[in-house]
Amino acid sequence: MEKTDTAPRPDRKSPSWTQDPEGVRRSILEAARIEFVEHGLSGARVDEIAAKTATSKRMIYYYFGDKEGLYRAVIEEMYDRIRRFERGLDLGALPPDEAMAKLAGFTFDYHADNPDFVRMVMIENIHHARHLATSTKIATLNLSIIDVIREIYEGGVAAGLFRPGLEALDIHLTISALSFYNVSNRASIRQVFGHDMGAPDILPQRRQTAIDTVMRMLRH
Amino acid sequence: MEKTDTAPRPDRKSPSWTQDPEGVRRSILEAARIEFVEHGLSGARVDEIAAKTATSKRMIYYYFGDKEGLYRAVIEEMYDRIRRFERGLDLGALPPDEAMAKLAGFTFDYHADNPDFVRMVMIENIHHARHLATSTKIATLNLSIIDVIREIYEGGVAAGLFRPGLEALDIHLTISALSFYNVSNRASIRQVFGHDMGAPDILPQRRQTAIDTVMRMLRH
DNA sequence: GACCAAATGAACCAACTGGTACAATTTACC
DNA sequence: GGTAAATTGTACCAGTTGGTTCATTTGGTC
Repeated sequence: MEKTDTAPRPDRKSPSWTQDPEGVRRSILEAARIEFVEHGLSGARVDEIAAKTATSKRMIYYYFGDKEGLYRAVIEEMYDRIRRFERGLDLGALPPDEAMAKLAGFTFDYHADNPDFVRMVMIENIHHARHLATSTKIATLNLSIIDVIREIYEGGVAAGLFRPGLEALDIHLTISALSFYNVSNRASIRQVFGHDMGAPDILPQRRQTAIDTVMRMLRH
Repeated sequence: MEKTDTAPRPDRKSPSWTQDPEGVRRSILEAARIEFVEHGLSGARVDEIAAKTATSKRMIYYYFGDKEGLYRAVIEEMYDRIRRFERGLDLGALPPDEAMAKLAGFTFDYHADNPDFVRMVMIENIHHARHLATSTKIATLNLSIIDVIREIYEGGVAAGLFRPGLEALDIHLTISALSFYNVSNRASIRQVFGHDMGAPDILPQRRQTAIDTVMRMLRH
């Protein structure tokens, strides 16, 4: 996302192709993300990914071993991103209630703006999070968001703003659920109820409802 | 579900097999449900469904046309069930706050008790609810749950129990989100946070939190 | 008990799909 | 400019998969 540029170094002679491992890797990962997000793990076709790529199927297997290895790489990349997002939150300076409302809003927006992430998490859950379990990268980190929430929440309780007795995880799950569901179930909601929760004239209201709901959950 | 019994009529001679269209249909549908729920539409294998069935692959195509036809039939059956559940709710006699709390609890329980339904809805959303759209059966009904909620909500507003200005759909989506998410994302939540939301010692607390959250959303 | 539509069985197949064998080319490094 | 390791291209394949062909059996009807 930051720099999509493949950066082909200036070539002296005139090689039929230029080596660019990192560029190839990124190109494959992006094509794979698009394909997996759209069709799931079993629905995705390696040949289709290869076709979307600047390079060939051969490279996919060279860099990622097999289809699942590629899928795992896509998952890891997405979790990396949301972790960076969570780390990037800077709410320390705000009073607890404002911090929590802002956190809920940010979380809602992140989901609304990244349906690919939401779909990938759905797909991974269909597979019982088997690949999350396998991944060595993902096992190591996380939980930072829970710490953030706990800190804000305890500050809020100390300040008399929030009622005591709640679990940080419970708060996080509530925020997540209210942020995730509109995106993950957008298609079926639209079919069944005729409302498109992603439409620009509906989303803001749903966003406000989500934030309000979280704040009402916390206050006395 | 009601009577699994295949009812082989008493045979006169000794036929190598007994005709039983309804039994065969049901047997196929059940096998298909299990397979689709576990592996999704593209991940499911028709041969595997056939193997789980008392009959042969031939019959699947005889009764359901093709793989997607079978999938659609499974989806329709599940939506039939939840519609029956929603219709079966009898909350009219209760005061609005109790009715709403009970509805939230029932909805939560239905999701917790029917992970197959939840997974199927996830899978269908991965496919952009394309099959819900195609299905003629599903297009005709639904919305009853929204009416139920609206009635309760307006009663609550009239009685001064609930704050005005909310949409019935918004209330339903909040209840659904809080009921759906724990089940749909159970695997990834467990991987990332180490908590199994389906565990019998955790589920009741989450249930109570969900109900509380809904009620706090409604009250003044 | 003859007849026919509905229901079922068993083997088969063409297309697809993940993955590979075999080289060829490029680049870093001396 | 020679050498080896890293990187890429091309053609190919064996197993799988959704779907079908062809023949047979069953059960109701007259």
